[in-house]
Amino acid sequence: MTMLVNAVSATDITPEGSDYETVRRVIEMITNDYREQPSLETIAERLGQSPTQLQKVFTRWAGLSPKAFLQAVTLDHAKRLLGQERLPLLETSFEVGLSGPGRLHDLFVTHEAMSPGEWKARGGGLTIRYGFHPSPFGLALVMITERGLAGLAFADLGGERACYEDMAQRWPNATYVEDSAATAPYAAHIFDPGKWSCEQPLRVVLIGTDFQVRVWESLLKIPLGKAVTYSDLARDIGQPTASRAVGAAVGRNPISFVVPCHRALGKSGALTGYHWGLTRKRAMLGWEAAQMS
DNA sequence: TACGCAAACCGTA
DNA sequence: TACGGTTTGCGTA
Repeated sequence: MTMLVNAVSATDITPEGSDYETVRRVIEMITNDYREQPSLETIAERLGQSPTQLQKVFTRWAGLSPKAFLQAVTLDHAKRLLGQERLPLLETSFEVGLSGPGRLHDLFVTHEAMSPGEWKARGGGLTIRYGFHPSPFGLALVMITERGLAGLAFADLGGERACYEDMAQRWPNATYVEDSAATAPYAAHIFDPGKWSCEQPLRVVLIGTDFQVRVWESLLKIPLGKAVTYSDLARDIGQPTASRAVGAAVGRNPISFVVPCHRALGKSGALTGYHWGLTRKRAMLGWEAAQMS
């Protein structure tokens, strides 16, 4: 009700919020059948849409043509995101982010972690309000506590129930209250790059194991348009040989997108996995590529 | 170069 | 104990 429809930007979402569904299928097609390099025409045909219509939807979503998008998610580009040198630490990225003159917007976040005791309670004594909202990556499930955003997940068409359960079981002892009026402002803020600013940072609360929280904090240091490997993260938290455990922790990240787990790649530059579907990881990377230009 | 495969690595449930 | 959103090394096209 309180959603304002003023500034129209490239990231605005259709009323039905269904752009992503189309986009998702396009991405799947061009990545699955990349060998044959399907043309816009053939893709459109398979989707039962006109090429111009498809082009329009895709570009509205990403600010990028399907062709340019495909380029943005190739292995070659992924390697560029990783950067030449594996050594430069993530430590300074916040600093750079705040003062760098040429830097494009990124979502600013202040975070706090739950104490180990609170974690052991498995959410006991915690009230979590939640709601579903359309987003550039499909229907988003937003979960908040008094201390800030605690969870963000994505549902495929009709998968809302599964999505909710996936999240709710992480903190089984919490009390859950449906309250999309309360969560709506969060969704609006997160998915509108125009609202990202360091004056109005997003409050986030990390609920997890000590190890997991350290990994997630590392993820938060990756700037927009950059990527790191799992072993980079392992080194950053001071356990250089734990890259595999890091991978598991990254996979358990409850605040998808905001804690940019999609910016973690395999050492080869390959997209190794994503809890909410590899296609969505590709979508996020491509979408971010467009934000940069 | 590009894979396939096995072995070492480590925090969770 | 088993199981991953990993890596690395080594052998084969």
